Amino acid sequence: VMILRSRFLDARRKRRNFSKQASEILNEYFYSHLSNPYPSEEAKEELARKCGITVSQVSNWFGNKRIRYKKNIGKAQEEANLYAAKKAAGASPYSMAGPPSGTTTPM
Amino acid sequence: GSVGIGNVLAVQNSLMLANNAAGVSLGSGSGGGLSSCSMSSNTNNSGRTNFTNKQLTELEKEFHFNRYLTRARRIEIANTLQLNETQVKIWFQNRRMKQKKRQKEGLIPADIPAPVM
DNA sequence: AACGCCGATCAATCATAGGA
DNA sequence: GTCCTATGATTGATCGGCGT
Repeated sequence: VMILRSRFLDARRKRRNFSKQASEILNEYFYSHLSNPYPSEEAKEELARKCGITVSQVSNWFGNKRIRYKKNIGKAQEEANLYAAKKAAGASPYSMAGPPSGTTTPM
Repeated sequence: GSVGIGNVLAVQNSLMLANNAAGVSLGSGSGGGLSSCSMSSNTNNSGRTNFTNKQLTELEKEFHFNRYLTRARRIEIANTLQLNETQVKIWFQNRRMKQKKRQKEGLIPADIPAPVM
């Protein structure tokens, strides 16, 4: 049914949500680099390794995150910002490559 | 150990190679005038073009023949499929990137935890 | 100057996962 | 079992940079 619409690209879309920790790592990076949420290739590889996912998946995650964050500015996004900022400042078990420059600049 | 790798590759590749839906032929005369011909390009409300099944099939067929297009070939295809040269060009560029990505991804993740399913 | 390609990204959409 | 939202993946199109 509607096979035409679903096309033959369904099998690959069998996705699986990332682990809670993986999401945490990604969000931590994202919110601690809000002024420039564009990880370099190396940063992506490191994130991918830490999260146990592929680099492409990291890219997808950031792509989706950026767009969806913009679509919500003024929502609970600020809340997430606090959450991440606090975490990044309080304890950083991960070595955030890059200067601790403005982490409070909204895109 | 070098056996498990091939296994994964085969799985990933086979899952996406189901692109044979209609036995359309490209080089054939342009007389393939099917029902949908009125709209020169069914673009979405946002400008994104929705390629038809036929167009995608033809494009992929051509892609397998040549990963790069010559000017002449591009024009011919654009004409046959009723697309702009730019659309054909962009489609090929995206297709090349897609293939590269797939090759890279499906290339030995080294340690696949397990065929978890 | 113009054109094509690459790499990254955008933006909309698809299909499913997870929750109420 | 049915809705609804969150989320990962796909893809046509765009942007900046580079080579011809």
